[in-house]
Amino acid sequence: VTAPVDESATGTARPTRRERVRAQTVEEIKAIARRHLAAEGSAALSLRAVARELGVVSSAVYRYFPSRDELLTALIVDAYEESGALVETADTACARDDILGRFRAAATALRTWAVANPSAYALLYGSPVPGYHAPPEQTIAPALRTTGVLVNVLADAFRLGLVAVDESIPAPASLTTELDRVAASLDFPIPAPVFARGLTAWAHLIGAITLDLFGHLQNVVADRAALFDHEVEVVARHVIGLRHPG
Amino acid sequence: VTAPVDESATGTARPTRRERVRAQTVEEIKAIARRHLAAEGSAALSLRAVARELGVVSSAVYRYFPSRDELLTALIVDAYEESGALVETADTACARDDILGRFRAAATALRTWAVANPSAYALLYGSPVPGYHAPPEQTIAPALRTTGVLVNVLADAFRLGLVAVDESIPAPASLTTELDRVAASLDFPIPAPVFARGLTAWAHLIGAITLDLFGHLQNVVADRAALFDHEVEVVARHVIGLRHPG
DNA sequence: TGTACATCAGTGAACGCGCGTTCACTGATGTAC
DNA sequence: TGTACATCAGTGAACGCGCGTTCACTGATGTAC
Repeated sequence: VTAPVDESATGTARPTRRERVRAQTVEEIKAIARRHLAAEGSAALSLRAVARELGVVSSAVYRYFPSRDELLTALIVDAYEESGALVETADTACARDDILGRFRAAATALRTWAVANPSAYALLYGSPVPGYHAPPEQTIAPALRTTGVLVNVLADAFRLGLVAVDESIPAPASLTTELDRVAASLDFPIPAPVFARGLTAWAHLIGAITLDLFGHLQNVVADRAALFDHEVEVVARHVIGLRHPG
Repeated sequence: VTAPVDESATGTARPTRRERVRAQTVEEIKAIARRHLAAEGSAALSLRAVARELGVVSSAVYRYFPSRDELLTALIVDAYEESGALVETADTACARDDILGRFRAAATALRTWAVANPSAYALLYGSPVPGYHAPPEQTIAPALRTTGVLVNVLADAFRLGLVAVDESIPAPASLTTELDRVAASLDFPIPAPVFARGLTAWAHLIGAITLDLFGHLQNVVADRAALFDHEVEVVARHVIGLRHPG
């Protein structure tokens, strides 16, 4: 029994030369596609244009992606994973009980990634691509990385008694029931009113980044990063009601 | 001197038969385009498809719109005007000193319009259309109708002493300077910190509607209207710090 | 009221372009004995 | 180490489609005298 045979048989061992070259080509295709996305937008992403830049006939790309939509899906998954990983890393770098710092870090990481990759951000949080439907079984899990961090920060804050949510703003019973059901499925359950504040904070983050990247702050504010930081502070203190520990 | 001659000469008088028919055709083209937009998205909007549905050869449409982009611009302007008018009407229907009610009404009007016209909302607040640049001289004024209402509500609230903005959250001097400059240009100037809260509230509205319409709340909340109302209340009370009068 | 002319809506053909996807194929790279 | 075979990447031609825009034109609708 020789080593190479074992490797190809198990599949989990280091890849063969062919497999490595193939993986490399897949990455190159995605890189080109990402660049086209940035230049033209998702609706204009075309397999033929990618093939042209790859220096290959258009039908060759079908060896790697069975259709244009599957390429799009791969790009979406990558974008969720990349931004999610950055948000996770930013959170992990903070002391666990520094809730305010963690919220700031996560929010800033998301915005920084979005500003650096506006077209990828648009792909995830902008208008749906016409005629394209993301397959949930591939995109949901990666999408949950970012929101997962936010939920964890919120749950830790609640656990530490650092969340001040006044119950004076009533929600209809139907909403509370729904939110309770979702919140109960989390690793560490949180009350519906707290969860609602988290959703509000999330909506604010996406709204602030969207207004900026999509040009609605033109002629209003030049230093958008400063505005964002300030807004994050306002949301952390007043929407979630975060307090410093001790 | 006969009446008809005067009318066509002044230009402001009631339109001729030809002008009326022409205006009607323009409206029909826009209506068809709006429907296509809803079905396919902005990138897929095509003059040929519109012409086909209008029952006319494709070149005929050029009598009414000199290019595809100008048609898009017309749709954008219409959407801003329509949503802006609804928001204005909602505001106007409230007692002037019912600041909370006015904010609620404006926010709800925007969301209601967006839910009823998701593709138009995407056109205004979603990803920029690839390769298209809106001519500012046509789109800026209509876009300011909605934000103008929000600013007015904020200014009135400030004037009535109903805004509670703690200054404990510092903003960098550069940001304050910028916001002061913009706020000073308003009909009724407001302090930079208050203006910043207004921007935060606006970001939240857009974020909340965006997350909902673009599918990010799927499997989270079914009753999105209830969530939105609740969030608006939280933002009004805690971000802007609105208080009931008296 | 009637004729001559100007205006304008709409036609039809064409230009040149790009797209996604299929299919039978060549030739290089790897594998088994 | 050498040969026979299988696998796979990439080719090239084709199918059928849609797009924006231009241009010379026909024919109907309006206007001036």
